[in-house]
Amino acid sequence: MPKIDASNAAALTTGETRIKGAHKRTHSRIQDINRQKILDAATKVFADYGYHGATLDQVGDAANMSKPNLLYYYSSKEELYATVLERILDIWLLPLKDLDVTKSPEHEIGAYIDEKLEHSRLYPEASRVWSNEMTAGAPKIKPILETYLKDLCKKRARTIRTWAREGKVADISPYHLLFMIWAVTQHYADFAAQIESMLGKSLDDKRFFNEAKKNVKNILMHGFLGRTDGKS
Amino acid sequence: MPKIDASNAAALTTGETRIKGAHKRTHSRIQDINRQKILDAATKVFADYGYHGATLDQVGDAANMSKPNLLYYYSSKEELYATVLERILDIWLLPLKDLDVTKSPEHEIGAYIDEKLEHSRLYPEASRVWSNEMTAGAPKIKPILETYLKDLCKKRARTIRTWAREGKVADISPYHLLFMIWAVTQHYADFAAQIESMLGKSLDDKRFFNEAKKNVKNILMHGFLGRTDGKS
Amino acid sequence: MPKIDASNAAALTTGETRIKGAHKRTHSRIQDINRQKILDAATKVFADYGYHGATLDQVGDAANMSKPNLLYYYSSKEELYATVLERILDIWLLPLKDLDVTKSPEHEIGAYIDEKLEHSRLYPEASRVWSNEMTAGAPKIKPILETYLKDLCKKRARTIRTWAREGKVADISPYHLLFMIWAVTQHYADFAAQIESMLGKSLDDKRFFNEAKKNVKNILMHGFLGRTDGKS
Amino acid sequence: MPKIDASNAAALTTGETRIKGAHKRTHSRIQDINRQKILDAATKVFADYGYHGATLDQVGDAANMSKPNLLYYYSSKEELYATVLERILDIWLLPLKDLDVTKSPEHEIGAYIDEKLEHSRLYPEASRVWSNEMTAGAPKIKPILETYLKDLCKKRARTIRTWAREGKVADISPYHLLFMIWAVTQHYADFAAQIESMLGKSLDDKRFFNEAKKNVKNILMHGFLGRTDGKS
DNA sequence: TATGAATGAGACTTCATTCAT
DNA sequence: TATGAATGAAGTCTCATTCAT
Repeated sequence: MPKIDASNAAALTTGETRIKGAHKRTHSRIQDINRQKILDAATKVFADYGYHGATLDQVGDAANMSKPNLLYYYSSKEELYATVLERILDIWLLPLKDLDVTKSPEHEIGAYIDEKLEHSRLYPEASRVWSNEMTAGAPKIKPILETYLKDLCKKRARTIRTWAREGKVADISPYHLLFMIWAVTQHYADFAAQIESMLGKSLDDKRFFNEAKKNVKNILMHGFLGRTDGKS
Repeated sequence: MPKIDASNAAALTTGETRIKGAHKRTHSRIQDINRQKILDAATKVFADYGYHGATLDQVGDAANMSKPNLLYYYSSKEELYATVLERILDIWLLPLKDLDVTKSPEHEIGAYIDEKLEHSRLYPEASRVWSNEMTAGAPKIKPILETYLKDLCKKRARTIRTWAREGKVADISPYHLLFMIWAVTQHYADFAAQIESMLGKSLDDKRFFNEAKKNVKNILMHGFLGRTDGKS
Repeated sequence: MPKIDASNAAALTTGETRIKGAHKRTHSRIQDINRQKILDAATKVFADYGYHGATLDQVGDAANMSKPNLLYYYSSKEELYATVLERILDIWLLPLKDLDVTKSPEHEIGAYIDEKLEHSRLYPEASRVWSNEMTAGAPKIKPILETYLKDLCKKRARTIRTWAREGKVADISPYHLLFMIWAVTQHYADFAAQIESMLGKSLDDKRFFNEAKKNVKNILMHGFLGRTDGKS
Repeated sequence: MPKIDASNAAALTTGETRIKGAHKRTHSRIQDINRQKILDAATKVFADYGYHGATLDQVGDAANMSKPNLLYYYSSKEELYATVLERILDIWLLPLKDLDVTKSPEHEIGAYIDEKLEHSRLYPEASRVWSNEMTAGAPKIKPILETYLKDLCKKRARTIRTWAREGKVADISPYHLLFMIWAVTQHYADFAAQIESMLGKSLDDKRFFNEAKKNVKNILMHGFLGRTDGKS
């Protein structure tokens, strides 16, 4: 099973592939289009059925493409999944990449929460694929988690700790704060079925997410800042 | 696909089966033992590989039992899964069943968070099976969610709203509070792989969970109570 | 596959078993009763589903008996089937055993047709099991066919030929006459589904069989006797 | 279990499929060839072992084809069987479709018997598959029997009755005449094992069938025409 | 680039049979 | 005599993958 190529996780910024066996990007126009179509389709299917439950036929159908043709672009189910995960990782990491220690924690953390929630709203399938991978013990992506993501988090934690030293935030564990933010923001994508069942309505609309955002930020920021009101 | 029998979800308290096709409980000694062995094994395997990825061979191995014998107790993979889900639902619901409006919200919600975290610590596999089911859109358990669980939550939300009217808690949406509690507490089981990768240590030990508990409660209670300190 | 023990087909008249592996009869009261129950049940089930389609569970259910207990009486499915076939053979052969050359062919053949049709009416399942066995190429019963039944038919054919020499019947092949009688009389049991579909009514009642009898005898006897009317 | 689509049994003449789930005919060369190979092989195997006794492995072997490839053409054993039955039905019905009331009954019925016997000689496996289906109670083909075949027979019966009114044939039940013809002609295919055992020779050769034909026609025509000699 | 045809591995499930009581 | 529990063999069917065009 091709796992993450931990050795050069930094390749992220260069756009190179970080998961072994992921197809190199070539530059024919139609190829790029088809690759995108396939990845989009695969993300949906993997989200709905999990790695094992998804079939290449389903992906092919969703991508309007024959199964052999699909395998022309990604030479195995495994590789396709790896590429999907990789793309999701990019989305996942993006907002985490720039916490500015010189700005106010309210703003920075608030913006981060906003972005994560926005991602959950816009790419719920991606979040669910990620969730599945984590729940299964991250069999594929663990190497990246343990290197690149770990380092990134360490830096962010340092930023938060700096804010704490400066008295700008409450004295809480930066890691657990991050975990809570992730948990809460992704929950709205991953557990959509549960939430929709509770509320009796679909999560599709923006208004719901705005309400969620308000509440989530309100609670998290209170706790985070150690103050009553995230705005004051 | 046997789905939840929503019609008599109230059967919960009586211990009756709520998922169609779930095997009736008979009372032979060896049967009870074997059923437990199988359910335990199946929970582990479903947690690690998901419904589709799990094979009856794996479950059989984990339960030290031949595959046909396993099917002697649960007549299909599907029924086995349904029974596993049902048992998890019981665990899941247990702590939610008694929020006492006459007691203080700190105590009640605090205890709820404690219990949920304790469940995540003790039964992480159960949580992960649940997570998988939700992520996949709750294909099996949705009927229960939409009836029994929904009603239960409505009652709890009412309790929280009562506290709010009495000025005991901040003015936040009771539902989103519940969602956040769920998200956060289960995260420590469902995303254990991610957390462990970040922290570089295993979540098995009690100390880690105590630290998580402290932080989670601190943040949530701040936000929830609208005050700086969950204890004051 | 236990086949017919051709060596001592004559054992028929002694009531001994002629199919290898068929259980010896012992003489406990309850045993005899259970054996009959099982054979009756098995005949029905084999008739409806064929040898391969029938399951011991079905036979057990039909005989109100657990599967292992059933196997206590007949130690394998094969043996059970062999015993069923053997019992059917007795029924099958019975009317053929006494064509009296000194009596009139009308009477003798007429009586034979009557008896065969009566058998079809009373024991259609037996006929269908037999039909299945023949259609499949008589894998089990062929040895008996080729010895005992063949000899028996040879004798009957001789009788018919004697009648022909005496000018009592038309000059037709005795064998083909026998084949036709078998074909026609058994057809009402074996192809009941087809006949019932054509006529839109069930064959259960005696009246239908009487009508069939009249027509069948009318046609066969005409042809057989070379005369217009089976009664003259 | 896909059953016959009784609603449009008339589709017969158009060559459309009449059994639900039977594969649509596409028109690739290799597909047609393979479908024929499979149907031929399946007919043989179903004839020898019955629906339940036949295995896809056997069919695959007989068709020189891997089992999964076989399922590429017919997506289940059931569908394959349905298609086999459908094809047999066509053969079965063919000679029944044109009894000409304006011609002599000797000629028409005689020709019908000839054709049926010829079918038994040429396609004995088809006849045996049909026999098995009937013996089992026609679980699959009953809907067609009860509609299309029933109507067809009604018309033929009317023709025969017309002949009777015109004094051209004896006063016998047209239905029972048809049943007898079917019974007798198919017997030579379905009970070949029994007949061969009696005669000690194989039915393969044409001479035997000619003898059978002579006798069968002799007897049936005598009875049918109410005269001594089918030719006068 | 695209796809119809083909297949080996492996999944779930059934079932005759055995074991133990 | 009777039956709950257990299993190996085998059957149907799925699916990732390859072949050939």
